[in-house]
Amino acid sequence: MADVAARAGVSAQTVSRVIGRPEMVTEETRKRVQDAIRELNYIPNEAARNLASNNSRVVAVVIPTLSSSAFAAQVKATIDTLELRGISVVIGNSEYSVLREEQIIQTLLERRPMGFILTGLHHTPRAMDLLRQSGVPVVETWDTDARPIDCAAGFSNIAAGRDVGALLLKRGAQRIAFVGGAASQDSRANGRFIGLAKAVAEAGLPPPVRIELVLPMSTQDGIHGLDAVLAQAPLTDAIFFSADSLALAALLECNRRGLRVPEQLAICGFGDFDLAGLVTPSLTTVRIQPDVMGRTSAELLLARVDGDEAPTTVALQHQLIRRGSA
Amino acid sequence: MADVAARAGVSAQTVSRVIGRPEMVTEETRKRVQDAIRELNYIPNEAARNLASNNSRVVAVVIPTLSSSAFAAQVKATIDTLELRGISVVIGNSEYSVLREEQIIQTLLERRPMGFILTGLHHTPRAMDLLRQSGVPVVETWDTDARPIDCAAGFSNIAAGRDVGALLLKRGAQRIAFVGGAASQDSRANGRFIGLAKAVAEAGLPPPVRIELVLPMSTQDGIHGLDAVLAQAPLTDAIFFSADSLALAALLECNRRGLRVPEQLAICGFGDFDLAGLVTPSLTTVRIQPDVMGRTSAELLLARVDGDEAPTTVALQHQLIRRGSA
DNA sequence: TTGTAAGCGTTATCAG
DNA sequence: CTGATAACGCTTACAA
Repeated sequence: MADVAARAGVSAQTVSRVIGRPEMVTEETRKRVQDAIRELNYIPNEAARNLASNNSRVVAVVIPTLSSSAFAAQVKATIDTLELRGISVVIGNSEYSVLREEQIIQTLLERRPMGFILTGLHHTPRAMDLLRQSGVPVVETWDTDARPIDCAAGFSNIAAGRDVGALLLKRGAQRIAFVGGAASQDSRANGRFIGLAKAVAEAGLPPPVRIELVLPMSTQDGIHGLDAVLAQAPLTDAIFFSADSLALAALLECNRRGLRVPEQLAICGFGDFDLAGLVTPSLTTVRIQPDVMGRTSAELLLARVDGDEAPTTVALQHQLIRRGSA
Repeated sequence: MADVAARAGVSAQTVSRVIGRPEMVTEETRKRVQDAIRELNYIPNEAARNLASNNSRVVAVVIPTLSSSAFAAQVKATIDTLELRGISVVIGNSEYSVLREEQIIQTLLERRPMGFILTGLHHTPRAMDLLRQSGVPVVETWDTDARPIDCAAGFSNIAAGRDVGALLLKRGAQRIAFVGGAASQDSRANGRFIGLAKAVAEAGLPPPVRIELVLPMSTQDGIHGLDAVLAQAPLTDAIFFSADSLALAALLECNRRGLRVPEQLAICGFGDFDLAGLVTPSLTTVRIQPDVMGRTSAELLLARVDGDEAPTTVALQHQLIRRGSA
C-alpha cells in the first residue's frame, strides 16, 4: 500500500480511502491511485484490514453435510447472496453431529465471522454459550419449531409432516411408516415424524412404524428402509421418507420388485429433488426451496449485522407436491 | 491474550506458544496457561495471527457450481481433509464462467490463501497472471488433458470420452450423439466429446451429432437434449450425456415414451450418481470419484505448501460402469 | 479533501 | 524454556 501511495503521490490513507470509500476522494486523485494500484498489481491484505477494522467480511455456515442436494443448493444461494457484498463464506460440515458442530463453531469463531448460519435449532449447551458470549448474530435454518438463539429462516417440519400424514390418510392409508435419519442426529427429520404421528393419532390410527437410519446415509439406504419397514410391519400401505433420495431409491426398488406404487404401497418423499417428477410413478413429495432459505438466511444475517430491525423468524412455506406415488 | 498471560503469570509470548507450539512449553506452564484460556474463554484472533505469521490457514476452492452432486462431494472431501489441519475453506462459485472465476480469484487473493484449488485447466490469461504473480500454489482438478499452471489432480476427459465411444460402438451403435454443456463454458465436457469423436472417427463413422446446453443446466435439460438429438438426427442409436443427471432424465423420459433403452436408443451418462444403478434399465456411466479428487487435491496442495516434492499431476482413473442402458 | 499518528492482536526474532 | 521488542499491513480518529 505504501508503494501505491508513493507512486500516486499521496498518503497511504488516501489509498485506503480509494479502496474502501472511493466517494470520499477527488475524482482526479482517485484515478491516479487506481492507476497506481493497477500498475503495481496491488492486492489489499484482508487480514490487515480485518485486524484494523475489526470486520472479517466472513460469514460462517455450518451444515450437516454437503452431499445432500438440498444443503448444497442452500449454501450456493448463501454464497451467491453474500458474494455480491464482498463477503466470503466459510463452510463447516458437522456430519450430523452436534458435538462436531460445537467444535466447528469454536474453530470458526477464531475468524471473528460477521455471523453464523446454522442448521436446525438444536445445538450443544456449550455451542450456544460460545455463540452467546461472542455476541455474533446467528441465523438458524431448516426449522422453526422451537425458539431460535437469535433468529431463524426456515419452515415447520412438524407442519410438513402433518400435511404429509393428512394426504396419506386421505389417500386411504391405514398403516403408515416413517423412514428417516435417527432422531438424535436429525431433529428436523424428527419433527417431520412428530407431525406425521400427530396426524395419524388424530385419525385414531395406531402410531406409525418408524425406521431410524444412521447418518450420514446413502441413497441405497432408501432400500434398506423399505426392507426394514416391510420386515417389521408387512401390512404397511404407505411410507413417508424424510428425504427424496431415500424415497426415490425405494420407489425404483418397488418397481423392480413388482410392488405396485401407490396401489400396494404409497410413497411420499421430502425435498422435491430434480428427478422426483421424472420417475414413474412420479414422486409425491414436499417442496421446501432450500435456495430461498439460503438467500433469506443470508439477508436476515446482513440485516442483523446492519442493525436493522429484522424479524425474529422468517417462516418459509413448504408445499405439498402431489404426484403419482401417493 | 494479555489477560490470559496475566492470569497465568506468564508473558503473552508464552500464551502464543501454548497455542501454536505447545511442545515448546513446560508441561506445568502449559497447563497453567490452558487453564487461564479456559477460564477466560479466550478465543485467539485469527486475523491478527494471519497478519503476524503471514499464514492465513485458508484454502480457496473455485468450482463452477455447488448444485452438482459431484462438485459438492469433491468440496466436502476437500473440507474434511483440510479441517483436520485446522485449515478453513472458502468457496467461490464461478457459474461456469471463466470471467467470473477471474473476478473470484482476484477477490479471494485478498485473503492470502495458502493455495487455490480450481476446476479445469482453462482460465483467463489475467487469472493465470494473478495467480502466478501472487505465487500461491494452485491445484487444478477435473482435467489432465493439458498443462497445469502448477499441478493437477484429475482425470482425462478425453480418455473417458473415448472409452465411452468404444463401448457404444462395441454395443453396435452407428450413429452416436453427444449432449453436454457448451464447449465454451465447460471444457471438461468438451474433452469428453473430443474423446468420443475420436473413437467414432477411428471406427470410420461420421462425426457424432452434438447438442450444447447452456450452463447452468437443470436435470430437465436432459429431456431437452434428448429432443434436440431426435429432432436433429432421428436415426441416432446412442447418446452420451456429459452428466448422469441429464442421462437419467432422458432415460426416464424414454421409459415414459415407450422408447426402448438400450434396444432403440442406448444411453450412457457420466458421473455415476447415486440413482444410476437403481433406475430401470440401470444407467451405464463413468465413475470418477469426486471425493477422491477432493481429498487428493487438498493433499497435493498441502504437500506443495510444505515444500514437499509433490508430483505435478496426479492422474485419477475413471472407470466405465457398464449397466443396462448401453 | 488529504495527511499524521496510533493502534488492531498476534507472532518472529533474538536475548537471557 | 521464557521474555522483551519489533513488526505484520491496514483503518480509525483526529488534525490540517
